[in-house]
Amino acid sequence: MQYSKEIDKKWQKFWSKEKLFAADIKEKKSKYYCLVMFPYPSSELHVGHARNYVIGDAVARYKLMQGHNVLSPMGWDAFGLPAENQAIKHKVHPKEWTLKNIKRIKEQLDSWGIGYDWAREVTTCHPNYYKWTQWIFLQLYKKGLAYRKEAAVNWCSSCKTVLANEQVINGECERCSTEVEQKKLEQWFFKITDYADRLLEDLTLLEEWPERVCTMQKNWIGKSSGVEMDFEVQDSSLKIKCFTTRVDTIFGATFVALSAEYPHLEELIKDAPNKDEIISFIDKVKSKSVSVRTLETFEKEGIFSSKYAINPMTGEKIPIWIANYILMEYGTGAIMCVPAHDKRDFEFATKYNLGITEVIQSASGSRTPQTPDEVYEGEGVMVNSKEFNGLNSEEGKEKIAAYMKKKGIGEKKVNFKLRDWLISRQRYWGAPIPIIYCNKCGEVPVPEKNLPVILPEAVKFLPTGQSPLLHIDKFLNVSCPKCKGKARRETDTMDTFVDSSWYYLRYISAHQKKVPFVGKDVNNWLPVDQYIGGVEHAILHLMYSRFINKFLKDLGWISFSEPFQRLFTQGMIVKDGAKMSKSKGNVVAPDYIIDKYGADTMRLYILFMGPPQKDAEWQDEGLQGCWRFIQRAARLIDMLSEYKEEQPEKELNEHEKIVLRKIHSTIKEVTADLEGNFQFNTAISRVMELVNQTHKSLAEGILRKSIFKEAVSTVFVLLAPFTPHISEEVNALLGNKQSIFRKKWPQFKEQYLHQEEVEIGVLVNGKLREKLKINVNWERSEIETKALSLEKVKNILKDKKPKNVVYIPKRIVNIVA
RNA sequence: GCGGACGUGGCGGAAUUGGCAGACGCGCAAGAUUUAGGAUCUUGUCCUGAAAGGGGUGGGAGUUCAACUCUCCCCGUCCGCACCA
Repeated sequence: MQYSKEIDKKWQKFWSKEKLFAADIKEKKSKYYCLVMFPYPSSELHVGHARNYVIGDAVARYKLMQGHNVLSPMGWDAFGLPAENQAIKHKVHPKEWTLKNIKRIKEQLDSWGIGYDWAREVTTCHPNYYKWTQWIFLQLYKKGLAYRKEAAVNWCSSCKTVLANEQVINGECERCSTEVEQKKLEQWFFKITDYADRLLEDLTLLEEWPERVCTMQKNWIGKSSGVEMDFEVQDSSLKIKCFTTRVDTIFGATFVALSAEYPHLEELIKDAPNKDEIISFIDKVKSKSVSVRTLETFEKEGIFSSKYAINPMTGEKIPIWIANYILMEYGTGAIMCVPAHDKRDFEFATKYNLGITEVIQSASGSRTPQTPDEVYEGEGVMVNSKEFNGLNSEEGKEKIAAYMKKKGIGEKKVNFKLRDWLISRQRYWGAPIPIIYCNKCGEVPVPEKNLPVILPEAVKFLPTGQSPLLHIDKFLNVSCPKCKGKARRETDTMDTFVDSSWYYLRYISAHQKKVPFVGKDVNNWLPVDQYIGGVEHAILHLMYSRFINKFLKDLGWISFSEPFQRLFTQGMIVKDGAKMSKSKGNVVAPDYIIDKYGADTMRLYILFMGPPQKDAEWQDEGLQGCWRFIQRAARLIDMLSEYKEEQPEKELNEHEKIVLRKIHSTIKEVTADLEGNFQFNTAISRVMELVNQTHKSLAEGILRKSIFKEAVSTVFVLLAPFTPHISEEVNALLGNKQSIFRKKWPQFKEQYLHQEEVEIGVLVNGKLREKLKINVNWERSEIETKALSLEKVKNILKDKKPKNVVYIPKRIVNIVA
């Protein structure tokens, strides 16, 4: 038999008729929720995308064969900017474009034999989905977790539009190359910072997540504990709040630096002789977007504010500077500067001739730094710190914090890098934010019964950069839900990460009209047992989903605190050393492969090419190898059907023993590979060995038909999660009426693994010299004697007695001379 | 700069977790079969050497009977974060 694409179609039809992947949600016994990150349907899929779905399908099918009740759903992250850009460029409606892509991708997935429960398909741009995205917004709003504030956006003055970060190329607008400015706009935020501590703490629950993803999330949350304290300003009623994690260095604080956005700057500099100069400096700094400000080459600059602050511990007056390297977004926008123990402060202090006082002594006896490299930033023993001298940093931090608290100067404080989630998008193709602005009542949420706020479809797409919603009267002008007076609808739409932060819940109750999901079902089926996707979502998508999940739990809608039990992040497939992209022209399109080699060949190669969590280079020759292997394996079934059985001996012959042992060790190892971290590549290589062994044994000796048949059957059962089509075909040829996926995953039998004779390595001084066949029942002394009597060993030892002999059972004998 | 991962043949990668380095596949070479093949089947393939032997997992040290695996230093690649006070 030859494997070919015709076989694919036959079994794809069969599975869909059989409803192989239709999950029974009401039956929670041995449930297994296998979730693959749903795609953004921007164009057809290439082999890089395919890896994700092939892995997911292999897992789902494997679990199915283990008798699990498997749920493997699929959907579409269907809102987003690219659709809108396409609309403007090619005059296609985003909806039309998106649905067309969905149709195409669905065909692709089907042609690869990826099995999904399509009855649960979810599309985020459908009103029956985004109704509930809006509902979630309203719940957050009710709890005060959705709020509006001014925030800076990237603004192109020529296009009169907001730009997403990816639309800013080298600080310029991607469309017209105008330099991008900062502009403040009223924007909607989700208060994810309220959950910062829990998002951090619960990372410890995620034992089955890749370590690096947890680390990335941890860094992103960026918790740091320190002290927030007041610096009084001389000749002023102002106080400057500073946050520091190193309060033990406060005696070395020789100046204070403020961000250009610091709220009270105007007051601070009102009497400065060079006020104009200062203002122009501030304006200069502010005009630069944050992305420019954080460039590596960015030079530290500042200006003296003309005012002095009082160091609360020393009582000394220290100058207040305004500096371009202080971030308003973190801490208080003001810091105390300790040039002796902070490189950045040192750089600044040397540039502007500010004082440098050493207050921490390193173990190796540091001195006041002369160059940035000499700045000691570690912990140590406090010096020049009055009554705190001699304490180590750790104690110092505690004692000074206690002292400050007592004196009312400052208090312990925890800070996070995590910032609230900006969800407003000044875009058309997204879920409308369900808010109405009334002239009288102000900001009014759309009542739940009026959801969804439908996104109007009859709109024009012009390259103005403005949301088309601004020109739809019917959408824009509404009456206030409270007072029925004149009101205006919010025209911003939601970030697509909001859509994707809860889709895994909707799959459970995809068709519910009255609720976003049925709590009972969701609680039975979640958390997701296995989540699979790209590492590019390690931070945002996974953080937002965790946040929304926790929020819904707080509302009592769900009972679990983390949505994804186990996470697997697959590596990229690269071609010619680079990520596949149309512009580079290195995209490997699957259609051609499917047509020539069939789906199983592509699937097998994708899984065989390397460890799935690592990046891998696509090689057409590797694909050919998999094709050859499948044919080589498929040939076994022909050989079997033509096999003339001779009257078998009563006892198993050597060849039969070897094949039986190979069958069962393969079952054992493949199962272990799949139970581990999805080591598909080694699992497949082991099946290849079994095929090789079977061919070899048939050529060299006689097998009774039952063992031959068991070998063939095992090969294709073990391959079934990877190459489902050919496996079904062989399964049918072997006379089975039922799908191979209704068959139980095989169990290995210990009795066949047993080996009478094994070959061990004989080493002298740790170096392999000889091999020795031993019987497993031999005593250790017998083996040692045999090893010592080997010619080569004797030659090396001469007549001397070995100093020591180490024996590791069934592995090696190491003779120490 | 900080944090993390990694470094094994011509290539993709294995190595039971400290126990015979290079499984499996690709590529290559020789042979067989074939009208022919980019099909199939044998055999070989870490380097060096005619062989015996010697060397070998980025480099250097160390622990150990034994190190790809553990420890320290250095070099390199990739990823993430990046003036976070």
